[in-house]
Amino acid sequence: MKEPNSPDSPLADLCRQRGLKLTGQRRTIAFVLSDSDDHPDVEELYRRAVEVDPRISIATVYRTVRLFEENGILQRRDFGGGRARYEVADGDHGDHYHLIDADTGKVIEFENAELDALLDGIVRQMGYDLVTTRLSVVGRRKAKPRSRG
Amino acid sequence: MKEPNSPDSPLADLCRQRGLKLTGQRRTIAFVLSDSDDHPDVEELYRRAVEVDPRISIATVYRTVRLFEENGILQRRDFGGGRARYEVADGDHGDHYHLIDADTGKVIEFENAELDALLDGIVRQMGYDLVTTRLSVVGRRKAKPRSRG
DNA sequence: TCTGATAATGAGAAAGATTATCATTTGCAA
DNA sequence: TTGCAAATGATAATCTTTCTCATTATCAGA
Repeated sequence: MKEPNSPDSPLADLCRQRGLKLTGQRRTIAFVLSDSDDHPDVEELYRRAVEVDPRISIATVYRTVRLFEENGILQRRDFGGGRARYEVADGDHGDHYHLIDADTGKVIEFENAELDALLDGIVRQMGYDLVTTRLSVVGRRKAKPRSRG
Repeated sequence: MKEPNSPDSPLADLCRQRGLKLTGQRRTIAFVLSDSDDHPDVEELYRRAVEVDPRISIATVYRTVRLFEENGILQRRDFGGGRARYEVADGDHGDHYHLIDADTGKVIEFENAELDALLDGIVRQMGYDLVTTRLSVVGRRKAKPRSRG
């Protein structure tokens, strides 16, 4: 059983800043999210939240994750596999993108300023302001050229 | 009731090329797909297929769409809204991408060679070969600056 | 600190999309 | 034309997510 208490997690603070009622469950979920640097689905978040508060309900995790998304705290991702996955939203700086290993399903994050700018320009030229970018590239590990075989 | 017969649709030919058994239902679905230039979901494909063959089952549409995807004939897309949407896969040339209107949900296709190249380069530099790109940008129509108002 | 209105939660039912089951039918190679 | 493996139709089952509603907790104000 971990310690979600005392100084609130960064996300819990964000939660308060947005004027959301800060319940025990939301504090727990915010803590779990602040503590994660991967892309958990709801089931996985629920598992982690239960470690902190065994009485939390999965319905609450679904609700909270949706609430956080609507408030720009979380971003929903689709990496295939039928369930939504979540990560903490980027700040005002640059977006980040995802490379998915075709064979293992492993998700690798990357940033690229040139890509940011290009996408922004393309969208603008089409008469739109860019709101969100959903980009994931699927790749297959290149066969390592062996050192002479 | 449309005419799916006689000269097979391009997709039906592709189907045969891949060594897939060409049943009446597959011929129908291939025809419907060849005839579509949008991004229908399964429900919509089913509606269109029923126009051609009223006895087709939605289960078959689901099955066929999956089969076609596994064989590189179709691509599955996620534009939000909870259901998968499909379109005929690109050839060997360039991928195409999607701009989604944040307010109307309208999907606008675009191509961009610079983007193709940049993504390819990024992925390569990370040690991978690019398999698929899933890119959709959400944008909001720019307010038209009125001609002096 | 206590109280009450209001909103959040828990548990499970319900909904929506997709896949599996299985008896029947069909495509196609021999 | 025949036979067999594979596909289909109808529907049940599954899986993820949302909804319902009785109970509980938060937080502003007294």
